[in-house]
Amino acid sequence: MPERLDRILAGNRVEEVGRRGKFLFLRWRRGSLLIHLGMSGSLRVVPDRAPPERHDHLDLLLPRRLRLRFRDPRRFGLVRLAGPKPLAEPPLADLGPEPLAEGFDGVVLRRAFRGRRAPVKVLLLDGRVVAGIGNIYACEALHRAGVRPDRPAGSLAERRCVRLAGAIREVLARAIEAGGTTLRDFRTAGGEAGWFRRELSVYGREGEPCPSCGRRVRNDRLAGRSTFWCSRCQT
DNA sequence: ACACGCCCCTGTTAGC
DNA sequence: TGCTAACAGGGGCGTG
Repeated sequence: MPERLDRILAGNRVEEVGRRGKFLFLRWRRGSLLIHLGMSGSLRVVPDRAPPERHDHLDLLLPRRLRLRFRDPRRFGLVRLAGPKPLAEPPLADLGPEPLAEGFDGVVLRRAFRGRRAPVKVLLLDGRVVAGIGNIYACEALHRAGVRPDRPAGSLAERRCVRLAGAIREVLARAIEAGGTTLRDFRTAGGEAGWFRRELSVYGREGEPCPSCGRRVRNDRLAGRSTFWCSRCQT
């Protein structure tokens, strides 16, 4: 084990397990590990005897003959050493507000959007504006709020920002209750599929009728990402 | 500061 | 049936 890693981890207790946006972190007294699962990563606790399989990249040795195993087929994920205050340094320090934290509301969103001409969806996906919103929930929140994904962010009046902030919080909270959205790989911590996919209004439903108005759901490419939306409900 | 496009990589699936 | 191309949930970085 590299010396710095050894000095931080070996024999020492994990003081904190945390999350900021989509980054996870494990914190020891002298440093921490940032972990991001990217699009296809997973962390599982496995017995020592379980042999590593294809795409298993890292084991953290735990007490009781267990291991925390990081797997990431697509390698869009990340494990990186950081200091003892991971929240205080990039990339975590650069993240915008947590959408489910107290104080996240339309006023905060309006302030972040002010003067910006980029499409509102692009800003929702930008962690520096709001932390942790991915493509699925950006699409869903915009639909729920009745906002066109390509509308210049700065053109949204405050009341629409209020509605959008509320939609973001509702969609995320509901998705968490349902155990997340399993399209293919994603599993809950318990290894089960997440059931929010059944509740998606537009994401992955190109050509199907909008659940609000019946018009066919569109899928346009915006900033290189699939963008599902209803051209009647979302203005 | 901001907007935009491209890149990383592998696996699955749609289409021919 | 088998091959190829397109696409996928994310984020960082370079350019203008």
